Amino acid sequence: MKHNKDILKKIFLFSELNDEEISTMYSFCIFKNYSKNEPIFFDTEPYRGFYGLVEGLVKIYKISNEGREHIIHIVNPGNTFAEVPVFEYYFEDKNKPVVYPANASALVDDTEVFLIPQKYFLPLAEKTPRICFKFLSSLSKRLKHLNIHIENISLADVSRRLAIFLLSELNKSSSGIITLDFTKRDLASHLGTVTETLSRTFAKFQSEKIIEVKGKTILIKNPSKLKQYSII
Amino acid sequence: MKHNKDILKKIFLFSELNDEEISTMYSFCIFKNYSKNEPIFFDTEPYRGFYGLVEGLVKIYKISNEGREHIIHIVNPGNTFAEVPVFEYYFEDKNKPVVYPANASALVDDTEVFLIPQKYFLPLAEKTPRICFKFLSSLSKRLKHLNIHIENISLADVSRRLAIFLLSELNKSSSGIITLDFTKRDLASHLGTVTETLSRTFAKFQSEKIIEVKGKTILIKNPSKLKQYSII
DNA sequence: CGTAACCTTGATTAAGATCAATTCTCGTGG
DNA sequence: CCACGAGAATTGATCTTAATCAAGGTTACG
Repeated sequence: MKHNKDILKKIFLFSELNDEEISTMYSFCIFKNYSKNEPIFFDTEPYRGFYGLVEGLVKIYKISNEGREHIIHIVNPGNTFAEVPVFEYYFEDKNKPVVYPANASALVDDTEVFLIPQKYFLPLAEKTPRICFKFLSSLSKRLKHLNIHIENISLADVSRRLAIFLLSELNKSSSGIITLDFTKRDLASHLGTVTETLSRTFAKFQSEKIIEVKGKTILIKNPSKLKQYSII
Repeated sequence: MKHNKDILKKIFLFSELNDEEISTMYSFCIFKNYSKNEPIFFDTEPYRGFYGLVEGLVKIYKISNEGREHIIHIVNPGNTFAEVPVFEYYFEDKNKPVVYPANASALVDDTEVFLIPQKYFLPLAEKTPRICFKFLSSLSKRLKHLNIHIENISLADVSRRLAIFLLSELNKSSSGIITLDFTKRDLASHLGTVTETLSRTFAKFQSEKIIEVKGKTILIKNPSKLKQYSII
């Protein structure tokens, strides 16, 4: 929690700003730490501005009326979240009351975020074209992500979804080992299923010698077979 | 197909442009007509630029390896589609080969679209801030849409999804009558189900005196009961 | 008026959710 | 350092939803 404006340079959205702009942005930031499962905002709250994640992990999720939770998105450090409403009604009524589009909570302890209040950000964005292009790029990536997410949950069964997830994690890790930094319940919720089903799918993959699960670490023994699952 | 640049004024993305900018944009446009089910692009094709819909309806969809189709989005006249890649890699490799993020086909006959080639659009966008803000607004709305779509298909059963769809259509129509302008098969695909299940759900709603289906027109007899379904 | 696409209805099946019971893991306090 | 308890994970049995398979019926259009 002891840091300076340089911390903002690691935020994708701000990576093209010059020192002066970074300083201004830093002066807007309201930093806050959260512990595991602590809510950051709910989808019923009035919109204050968007957030950036410095440290830890954040889940963006929705809850059905029966209480089922679905994690739409897991935010990694360096990324921003809840930016959708920033420009949503830019050409309509700028003062239209808006709520957050989903819920957000810290997935792990020591999650540090900052809030950039809408009222400070918009005027800056208007005179800083680069940040608009960054915003465009960021929203585009998010859209692509959501498209893939929709494709997965609507067209793939649980085995395929898990295979796709494991392969994408494997891609990041370079070694053949994946370490989950959240619970399997959270993973299940992200994959659009429940713990029991996820557990069974892990068991199936293990019995087929594709993976080896030991607590939160997963060893990928047979990536090509996993790839089969992700396609067929 | 006989028209002039004024046709672009009905496109949300261009509605803030001045006459000169509209003219420039119009000079970029490549217009084309499609008949029902004719493909506009596939998710394997190299990206050429984004599209706008003048007349008709367009479906944006994905297909699973088993051949199941899921309609992610139904585009209405005045809207643009396939804009995601425009700014996606703006700060990375601008020449990175990119494909369309999904498939697109005309949902109805006499669908008229225009293509704005990437190479012409980007330079214009760079010197026209307003269009960037429009783009931001447009992408934001799309994101919100997708969020709701994910929420629906992941947390709601078919009855609820149909109820939500009918209520949103009812909202637009002002009278108590909804007219589907595409097949029920397409609606099923959009709701993440199949014709048979949709048919049964329609039958269920009819037997409960909530709606009255007659071909492609649906009379909403009991909106409050429909609202119940959309929540519970 | 005939054919093809569309839609409906019925029977069956399969995937995965739910319910229930244990076991495992790990942090906390004695 | 160990014991305890709570949350997490696993496993089994059952149930529910909706997909699939199959067969007619209806509509639209050349």
